Amino acid sequence: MRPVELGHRKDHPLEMTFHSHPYYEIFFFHSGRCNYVIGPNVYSLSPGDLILMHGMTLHTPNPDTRVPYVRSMIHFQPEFLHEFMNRKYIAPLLRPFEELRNYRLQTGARKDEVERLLADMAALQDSPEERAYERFLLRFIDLLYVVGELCRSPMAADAVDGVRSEREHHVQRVIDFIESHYAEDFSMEDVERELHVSRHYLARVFKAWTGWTVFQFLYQRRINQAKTLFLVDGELSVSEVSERVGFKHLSHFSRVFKQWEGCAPEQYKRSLAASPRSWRS
DNA sequence: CTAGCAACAGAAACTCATAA
DNA sequence: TTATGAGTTTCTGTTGCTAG
Repeated sequence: MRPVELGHRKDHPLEMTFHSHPYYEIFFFHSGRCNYVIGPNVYSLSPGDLILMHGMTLHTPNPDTRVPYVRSMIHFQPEFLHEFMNRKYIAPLLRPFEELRNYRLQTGARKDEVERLLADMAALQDSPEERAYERFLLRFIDLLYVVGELCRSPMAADAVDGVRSEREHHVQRVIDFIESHYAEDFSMEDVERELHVSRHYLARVFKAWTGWTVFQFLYQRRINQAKTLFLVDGELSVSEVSERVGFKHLSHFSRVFKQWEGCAPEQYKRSLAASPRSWRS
């Protein structure tokens, strides 16, 4: 797998699943309507929006299927930059990602520039010509510069977050609640008590906005945390991790983990031990 | 037209016992 | 120690309602 990859630009079923991966990601939204959940934040995206992510943050788009949904995704391994350029140029390029905040940027006047770079990258990535991938990487570095400049411009940053609808507000509050209580005993009654809104209504609004049920979201959060724990501390037992992320019964954890990850927790743990990931350092 | 609540059937999640 | 089978409990999605 190449260190930098530009993703498909058309609808892709795989991307609809809630996911996390050990890469940095740049997501650019060309057109359509889409709600996006990134870690603890929810966004209504507009064309021209660009999102920066550390891949281990849970993220999922929920596009409106009535309008064409076009976007680009770039996954990259940050350490590839070290092979490609002098150390002193690297830090500012990675800073936006390393702050570990998941940024939504509005490209505004620079939308065309970003789209041109992405189009070039798409063409070069598929090109059989000699040096095409090197030229692809140069466009990518240029894109990182543009991103860095956008981050520094206060207007583009997420600080100016437009007016939120009541529903979006509810969804955000549910996610906030999950974020702070996912490792504890969790029930919809608690959410209802905390938010003073009927659990039935919340469940419906949540599903409509995110495309996920509250519990699907909760489990993803727990499983993601479990994966992180396995990565950080290989000594932890499966039952220890199960308890720490909020499952009361190992049996339940095991089942849910397998359901989402495709393998049992113990197996996942072993696979990590077999192939240590370089990005951990 | 949107926000909100309640009830209910069916789906899924939880729990316990037990096997590997 | 971890995973799975099966019965019980809880949640989800739908329908229908009220109120602004």
